[in-house]
Amino acid sequence: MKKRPTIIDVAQAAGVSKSTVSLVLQESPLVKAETVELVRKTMAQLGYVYNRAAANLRSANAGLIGLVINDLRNPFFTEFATTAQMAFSAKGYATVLANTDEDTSLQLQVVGSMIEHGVSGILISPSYGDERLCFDLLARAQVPTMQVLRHVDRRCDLFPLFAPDNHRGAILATEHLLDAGAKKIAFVGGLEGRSITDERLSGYLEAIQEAGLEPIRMLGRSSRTFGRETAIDLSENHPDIDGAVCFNDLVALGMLSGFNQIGRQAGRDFKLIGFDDIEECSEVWPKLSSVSCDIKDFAAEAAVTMLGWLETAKKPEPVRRGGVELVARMSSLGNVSI
Amino acid sequence: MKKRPTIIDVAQAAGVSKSTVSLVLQESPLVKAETVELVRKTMAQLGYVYNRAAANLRSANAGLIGLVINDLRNPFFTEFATTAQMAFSAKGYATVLANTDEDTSLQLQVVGSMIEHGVSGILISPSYGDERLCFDLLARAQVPTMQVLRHVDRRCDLFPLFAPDNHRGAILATEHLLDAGAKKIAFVGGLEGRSITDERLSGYLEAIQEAGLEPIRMLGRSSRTFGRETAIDLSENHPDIDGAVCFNDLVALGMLSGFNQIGRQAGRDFKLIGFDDIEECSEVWPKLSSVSCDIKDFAAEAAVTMLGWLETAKKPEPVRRGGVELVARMSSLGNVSI
DNA sequence: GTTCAAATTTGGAACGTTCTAAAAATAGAA
DNA sequence: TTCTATTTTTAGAACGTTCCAAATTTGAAC
Repeated sequence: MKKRPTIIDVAQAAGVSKSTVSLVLQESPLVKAETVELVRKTMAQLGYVYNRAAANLRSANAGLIGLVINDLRNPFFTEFATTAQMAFSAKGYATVLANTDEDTSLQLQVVGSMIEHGVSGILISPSYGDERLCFDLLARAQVPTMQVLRHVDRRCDLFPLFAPDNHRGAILATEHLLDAGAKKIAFVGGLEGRSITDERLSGYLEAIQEAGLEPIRMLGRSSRTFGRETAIDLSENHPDIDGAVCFNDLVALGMLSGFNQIGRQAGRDFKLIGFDDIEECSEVWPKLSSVSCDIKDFAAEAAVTMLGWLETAKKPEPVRRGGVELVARMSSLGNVSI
Repeated sequence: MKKRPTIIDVAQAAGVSKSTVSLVLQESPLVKAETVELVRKTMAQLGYVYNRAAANLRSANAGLIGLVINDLRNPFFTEFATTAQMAFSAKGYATVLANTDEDTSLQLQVVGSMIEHGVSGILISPSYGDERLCFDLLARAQVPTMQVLRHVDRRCDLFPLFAPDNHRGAILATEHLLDAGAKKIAFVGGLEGRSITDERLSGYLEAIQEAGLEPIRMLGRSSRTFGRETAIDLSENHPDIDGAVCFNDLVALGMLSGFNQIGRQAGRDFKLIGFDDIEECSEVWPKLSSVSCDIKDFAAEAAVTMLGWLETAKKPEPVRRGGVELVARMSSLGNVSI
């Protein structure tokens, strides 16, 4: 088990100085083409591998970006994380990923670990709760940090926010159900006091009041199970409710399952719409209407913004909202062909 | 923008040597309790953050583990990745994650990047294809690497394999459908020539031939869409087929959607079972039977094995199979209560 | 041949840790 | 006291890069 060759070994073998080898590694235009060739060849021969830890020690760019996600099991966040990771990868950055499972103390720990590792920047979809310690740590360490998807720390001047326009999305969804003929529409799922819930709920309320109707809140966990139970409860105890704007697609998909179970069909006599437009929406039957924030584009844009911040050292605007779009499918139209 | 304090600053402020500070960082029992106290306090005061790059340069343990996943969007792999990441995190290791999207050239690139970053070990669920370059690289760099879930590089003495017992799982699934009364059972989904497909298919074939029946292969992509299309095709063109062992849960869930669409109910006149037992199986209706390899346990076990390898420098056994268990639910039983 | 500028290469000092061997402090026994 | 054994602390050399300033080579113009 002998150790890896260093640039000094390469320099020796190639008959140049270690500085030259270093310049080759950095693709500097200073060094002559033939020399580059020679050094590259020698590296390949010796099986040289670059030691970033050493480089980082000197130059303070680890080529590492942190990605902190509150719930990686939710396909919406999975899609965000993988897309962002691949965008970083394409620019030569490796991604340190951590799932915090909505646990702020875990979040504090992993963020600390990332700072130790010298990440150049952090994208965080933060856990709700006592996040102060975590963000204070980030502020002290002066690590460029963007809040994505969720709005937790209010110091957006320090930690810029980039999130979909949830308020507007919920308005679109609610108006769409009204257009589709629903008369009594509930808002299902989402826990009170969380930024996303508040934003989506407020959009729903605005549209409902605009239409002169009474809002119906059925808040709860944003899980399939909650959706399924609610669908069954709704049919049994509130048969007059004929539409639901769901907090997210998981809840809506759960409702779809519930309807299947009791033999009711969304789209025909019940207008259903989700939020996030995860892939599964177009793969179930009946296909689920949803509000899309084009999560792939969103994630790629978030990654680009972070990379821009790192390159130019210019902080992005404090609050930025990503566009949302209504995707009407069978669950709200009742039209088999869509 | 002034720079972070180092152990030298801490040492100075606390009136001890940098060696002492270093020992405190390593929680060495050598240093007196009062001194530890003093140093800790000083660190907190100065807002000291540990620089792992520097430490790594000297001691060659970056506290970083690589996780390379072929398809992070599949909930089965998501679950594996998050569980493993959290297990590593608990032991003080940060996780560098990369999704390769079944692309071997991307895989080569990210593995190279991980090696540069000095990961202590790599857990890889490899992409199918030309994986040779990637594994040769790993062999040269002498990074402890475990193949998980999938079997690609045959050099298991170099790259130990830890995967569920797919063969046995498929036997259990097939026998279960036979017990449940199915007379004509197809194997649906999975692409030929891939280790998991081969293993699961062979289990199915064995059980089918054991029962004196004719196997029916309907291989294809392992997506919901393929499952849905197959379900519809089956009902139209092969009404005699009354059971399906699916390559994985996604295919089975797709079939469930297809059945919903055409008004057929799995469990009653069609016996359906998936593989992997992802959470969604018990959240849809009808609930989906599946073969569980207890992915959380599996992932935790994989993480522990890797950590053990790193600590003891003793390579794990070349091939190890995780246990599988049949989880019978409504889609194969027709019993509403389960 | 010189000369000068431009192009290319190079030594050596960082960077912030860990580790080794040795020094210093402390405590207990004589 | 003095000595010894033990505990605690420390100086200084690594580790593998990058970066600066300076040295060397090249080549074109005289």
